[in-house]
Amino acid sequence: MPRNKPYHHGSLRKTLLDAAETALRESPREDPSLRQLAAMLKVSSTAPYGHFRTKEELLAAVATRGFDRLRSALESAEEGGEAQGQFKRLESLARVYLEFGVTHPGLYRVMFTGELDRDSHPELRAASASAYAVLRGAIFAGCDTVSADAEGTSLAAWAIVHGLVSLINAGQLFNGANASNDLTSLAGLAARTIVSSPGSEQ
Amino acid sequence: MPRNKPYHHGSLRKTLLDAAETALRESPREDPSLRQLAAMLKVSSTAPYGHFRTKEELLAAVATRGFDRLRSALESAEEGGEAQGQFKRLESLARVYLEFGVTHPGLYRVMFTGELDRDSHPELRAASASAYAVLRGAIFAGCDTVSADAEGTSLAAWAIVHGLVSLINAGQLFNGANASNDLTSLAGLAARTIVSSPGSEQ
DNA sequence: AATATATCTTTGCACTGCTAACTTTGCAAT
DNA sequence: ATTGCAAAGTTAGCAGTGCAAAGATATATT
Repeated sequence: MPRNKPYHHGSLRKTLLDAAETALRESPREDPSLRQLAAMLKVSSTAPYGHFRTKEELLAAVATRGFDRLRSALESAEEGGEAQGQFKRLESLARVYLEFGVTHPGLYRVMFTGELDRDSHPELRAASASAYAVLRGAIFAGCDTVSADAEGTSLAAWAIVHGLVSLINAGQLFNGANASNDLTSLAGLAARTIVSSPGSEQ
Repeated sequence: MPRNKPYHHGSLRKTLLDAAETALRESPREDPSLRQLAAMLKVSSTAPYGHFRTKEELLAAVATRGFDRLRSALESAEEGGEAQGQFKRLESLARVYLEFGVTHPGLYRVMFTGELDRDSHPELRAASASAYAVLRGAIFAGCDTVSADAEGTSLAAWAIVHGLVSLINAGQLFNGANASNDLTSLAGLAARTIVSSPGSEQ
């Protein structure tokens, strides 16, 4: 019987974040209610307020964890493909990004929806910057000379993969069912568009 | 004293949509409450339910109007620039798109946030398709031969401008204040990226 | 003039985020 | 060991929300 549990319930903070994520997984288009989360964990309605001053703060923590996971997913994609050509490299990065966004639509929405003010949550801004840094690093590494356009190309790359995820999750592209089928071709499209852009190699 | 007002209040439906938009303009990151809107218009709390069965339906109507306005903005940009080169044409389209999204962050969020189910609101889907059609038309018109990649390029174009707007409004790019300064250069970036892509002219 | 219909109001319920005051639990210093 | 203390969780309650009745009222139709 593990006695990691420091006080009454055990590490409630982490458990709340987990519960919020599963709730987002079940109904991706609505934010979970604190009372529902508390009820799931058999805890009083206001227990969460011992760990988060406001609901927005909890959602910010959820989003931060999301960015951390996205970053590590992108990093592990980079490990495999650094030696390959720039196109394949960007393609696998794009593929990982798209897959993350499409398989976690609720989490991704909280991460990017703009309901959360970046200025009020600096750790959220830092986490998203770290995730972006992986993508940016791949673009810059692919440039022979450090082109002045590399910064712009990195931004374009982020915009295109994020835009694709956002359009898919909003239901604008395919009705959402057969998404993973076309995911590979979309990753190819993104990589092609970026590689051929002025700031990239060649 | 104009007697356009058909019944008690006058065309409440349209007035509600207007009020919702202004509310979104004042606090872009939160959805307006029906009760607040009703109070603004000096009308009982449940009066909106005579015109919208649910709050989501009202928001869907707001989003639909938003897409209509975006479409007409893109169309008027097309009128001016059809005779120009493909780059300038795409640049002005991108510029208009970015400007729309950045100057109406709340409305844009409702249009794309994914809280609204496209399948439940076909008129919303139709309006967004019409807006996209303008962008798509410009890409296809720029292709000498009807390239098989033109479809992909159109999608990439949408993704990149939408992605840029979304990133800006989420506070990921610049802190939001000096956005309009760099808007022109971002439009140039988007147009450059698309024009040089495989599916486009040249 | 009478009826019908769309529009709006009143009332009320279940739910939410959040605050304040209280109780319980575990730890640490005396 | 006892006491003091701070962290963690509870209870009670307020203001605000979306929404479902059911009743009232003004316009349109016959």
